[in-house]
Amino acid sequence: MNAATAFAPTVPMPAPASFFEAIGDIGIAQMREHVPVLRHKLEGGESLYRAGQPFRALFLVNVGCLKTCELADDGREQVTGFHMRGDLVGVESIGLAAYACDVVALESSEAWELPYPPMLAACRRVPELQARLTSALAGEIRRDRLWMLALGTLSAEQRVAAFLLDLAERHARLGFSPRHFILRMGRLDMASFLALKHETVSRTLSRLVELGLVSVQRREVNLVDVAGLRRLAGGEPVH
Amino acid sequence: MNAATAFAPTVPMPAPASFFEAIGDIGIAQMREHVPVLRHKLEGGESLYRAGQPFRALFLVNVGCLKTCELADDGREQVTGFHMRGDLVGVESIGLAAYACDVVALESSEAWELPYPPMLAACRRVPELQARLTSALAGEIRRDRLWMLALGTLSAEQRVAAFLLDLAERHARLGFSPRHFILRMGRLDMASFLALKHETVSRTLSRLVELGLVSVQRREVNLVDVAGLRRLAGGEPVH
DNA sequence: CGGCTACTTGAGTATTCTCAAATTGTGTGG
DNA sequence: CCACACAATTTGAGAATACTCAAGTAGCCG
Repeated sequence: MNAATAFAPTVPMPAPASFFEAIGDIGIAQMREHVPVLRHKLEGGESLYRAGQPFRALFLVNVGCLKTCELADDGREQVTGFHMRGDLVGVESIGLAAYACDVVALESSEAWELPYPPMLAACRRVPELQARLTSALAGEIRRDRLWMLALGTLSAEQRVAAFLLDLAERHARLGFSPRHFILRMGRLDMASFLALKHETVSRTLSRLVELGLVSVQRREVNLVDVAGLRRLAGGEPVH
Repeated sequence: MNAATAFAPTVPMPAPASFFEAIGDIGIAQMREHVPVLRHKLEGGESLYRAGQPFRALFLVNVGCLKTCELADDGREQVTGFHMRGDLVGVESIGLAAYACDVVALESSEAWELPYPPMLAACRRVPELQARLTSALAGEIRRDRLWMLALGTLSAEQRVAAFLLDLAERHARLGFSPRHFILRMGRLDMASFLALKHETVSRTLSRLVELGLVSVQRREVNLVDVAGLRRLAGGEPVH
């Protein structure tokens, strides 16, 4: 569980073009022509990067699931995001000398390293790429703001419902079942992200089960009543 | 209070180069050579833009103070930021056809419109500009994440303290007194931003006064014991 | 000077947290 | 393969923080 960071051991390995076409906020073939891509394999618990390490690359998640942890120097920390296939990671650290947060794998995962200087050069040559990067950054801001809104205005029950619906939608977009999935994160990480305590998350999930909205066994989730969840997450209590 | 939006009436008016040099995440002279800059004057309550309006420009705040309001379609809303001289506004909407949120002036303010297509073109020609824009976006992500951390891990008292310290630091950077300043926003907006109720903010400010950390009269704030505030807020000021 | 809004303060309530214990699942060494 | 230790999760009871509802005060604009 104590992770060697991902930088040291990696082999350059050009991935099939189809991958580049298929996935990602940035995933277009042109990148491959300009940027050497390294594949990083991580076990659960290993970090892709840590706050303070020199910033050198962005990463594109290809397999698995990772979390971002925001850290304060007084020891406070919070999970501010979960990342799956196609997500671009590291954008928050652009413009800095060192990464601003930790990114840690929740399970066996694979991320592609996109060294930043070559990427910048590529963006300069290919305006399309530049636009995609900028859009990815703006999209990240919007995602963060939507969660700020959610955490600031929703009850514990509503937050958990919203979280499950968000996972469902992301799974759907990746071609997986939006109704039945496995949580990649523990209650603790989920709680941290939702600004709750893990006991509260646990209780809340139990309550959603009581209400007949979901069924939960450990990390396995079934969304039984998606419409009901939506109603709950959207403001009105379910009676 | 019901605001005509800022788009209709504006006169092109080249601002002194010194302004461009002096202010802003993006404030460099090269911008002026490529991008026509329009000045928007707003009264308190008027909006710079509203969610749903076609996205056409970013804005650089020159005078005054504005707030960003995130909106949900079920009516929930939250203030997600306050913007002062030098802040770049609108970046969250890059890549969209329409703005994603409301930006409203809290007092008489002035913002410079940077039409986006010309700005993109300028960025293409001047890599320095591009880098600045990208850095500004990344910086926005970091600011949002730091506040997510604060809202997720701090008590009401700590949040208010952190908020005051943040204002103090921003004022200092603009050359104003970090110890004595006027709040540009009402308790309601402050509460919304901090994910609290306005009564709680009010009580909390009273408590900080009791503790001898600040003195508050309506919107006038004096930071009496900055070190004490820092200790309370958890050690470090939020940027 | 009214009438309004913004702000403050009080009292009781509710949601979420804290502390604690029980339960279940997981991995490891015998 | 089982027994055990350990980590993750669930559940309970009481406490605390922040909320709701309500009333009162203070500035502000016409």
